[in-house]
Amino acid sequence: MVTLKTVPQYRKLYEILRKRILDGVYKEGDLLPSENELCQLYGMTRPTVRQSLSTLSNDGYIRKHQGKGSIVHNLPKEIGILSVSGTTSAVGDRKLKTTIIVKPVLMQWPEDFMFPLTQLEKESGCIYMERVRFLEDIPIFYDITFLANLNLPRITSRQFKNKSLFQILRDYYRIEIKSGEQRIKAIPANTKISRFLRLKKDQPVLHLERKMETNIPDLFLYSSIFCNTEKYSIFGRF
Amino acid sequence: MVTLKTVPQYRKLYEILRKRILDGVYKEGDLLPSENELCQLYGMTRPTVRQSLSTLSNDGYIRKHQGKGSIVHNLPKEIGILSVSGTTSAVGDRKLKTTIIVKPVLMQWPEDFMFPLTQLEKESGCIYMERVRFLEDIPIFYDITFLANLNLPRITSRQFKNKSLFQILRDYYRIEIKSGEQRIKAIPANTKISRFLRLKKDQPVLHLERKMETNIPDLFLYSSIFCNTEKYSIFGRF
DNA sequence: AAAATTAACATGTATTTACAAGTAATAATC
DNA sequence: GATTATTACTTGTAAATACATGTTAATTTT
Repeated sequence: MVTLKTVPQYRKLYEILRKRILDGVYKEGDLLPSENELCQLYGMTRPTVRQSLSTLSNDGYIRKHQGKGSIVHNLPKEIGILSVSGTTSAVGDRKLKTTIIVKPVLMQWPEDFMFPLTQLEKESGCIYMERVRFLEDIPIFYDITFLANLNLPRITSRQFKNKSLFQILRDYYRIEIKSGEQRIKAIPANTKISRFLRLKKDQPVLHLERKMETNIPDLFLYSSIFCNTEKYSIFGRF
Repeated sequence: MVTLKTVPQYRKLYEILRKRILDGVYKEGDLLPSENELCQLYGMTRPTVRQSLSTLSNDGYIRKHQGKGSIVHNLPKEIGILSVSGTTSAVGDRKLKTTIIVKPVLMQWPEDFMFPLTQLEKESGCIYMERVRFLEDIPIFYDITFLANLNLPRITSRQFKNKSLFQILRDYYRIEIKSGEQRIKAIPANTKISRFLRLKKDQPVLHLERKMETNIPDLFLYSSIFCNTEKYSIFGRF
């Protein structure tokens, strides 16, 4: 059953304010309307308004200062795959062009997988794919993705060309990435990586191993990402 | 004037629960007492308890599930300098031994500094220091730290040997790190870096450029960190 | 004119109350 | 016995209210 969940009020205000910040209506350093003003404007009570502002603050869009107000924070201008802020994926994602190296296939999990797996995951096998993502025609990310095969009909036959994986999961399966953890290393590029990222062998490459939680219990998205950080850095907030 | 700020109730409960999780009283996967039970146990109301749990959730210690309860999340076992969770600095920090390479000195900001500086920062000059941090006698971090010289009396004469910089800032100047942003790259070790981190020249090294905000307006802490990720990865949450 | 006080307004903390919605175990029904 | 409904318990959302505390600007005093 598809239950159309009602969007809570604080989420609505969050989306409104977030959009205005991203659209530049409220610019960096600007003071947002005060909590009481927002209450009046949108017909909510202060706790509700505060929940919106608290979420915006957690996601890095504003900073709150007691006595002063909520100030729009400077936003990351660089590619930010480290943060999954709010409901959307990272900044700059739309500029990324994706090439499929290995189309989604159903296979067994590799032995010595980078993260421990549950019995359920092991039994259901995994969907595997490899992609290279370009920013302005420079290969930046070489992604190897693993996903447990739990209730994902027809996923291996989907067109991944222009849509992002996150988008497909959300649109067709109502799967949202909620949070994640990652390990980061600097490693020398091996032959394979150097070929995909157009680097010399043994050149330093960023290696991210990520495990992402979804809104589906026991469904995790794993990826091993090799980054060319020659020209672009990876940006993150904390 | 030094005003002894009263610790809010929700913060107290946060610290209590956080300690129990870190001490293993509540283990990974365990269910925390329900919100109503916590209300009774600590004589608080539900919104207050919920604020504690919400902060714990934001900091990655628990996951909340509607209808089920709050579940202790798996904790990072590796070194995690990426997150400044709550009031304390990263996990494993206490195991880090620090060696001072350049004692704190007052100097001019370098030209072409890694982050843009305000006029106030430029005028006040910067406090500079270099440190190498060891984990089990292996050099892991080579830290270069920059700090604007704003109301920090006698900082250049403090003993940084065993106390962390964060601790000194908090204890003597009541400065807390609130949040930050960073750029991450993989670079080849130059001669200097390879010497401090005991690596071969041109071996891949993680380079973090960080800007941290404090509770003092206009006071930021900058650091350029080179990491040896041969043995240990850098851990992060998002 | 300069300094100290005050007032207005901002966010922070906390209580009380109510109902909605997800989860899981139990009871009732087929 | 298997399915369905009920029930109790969980967290989620929201309102109304009160007072504390930090910030700023206007006012008053010196």
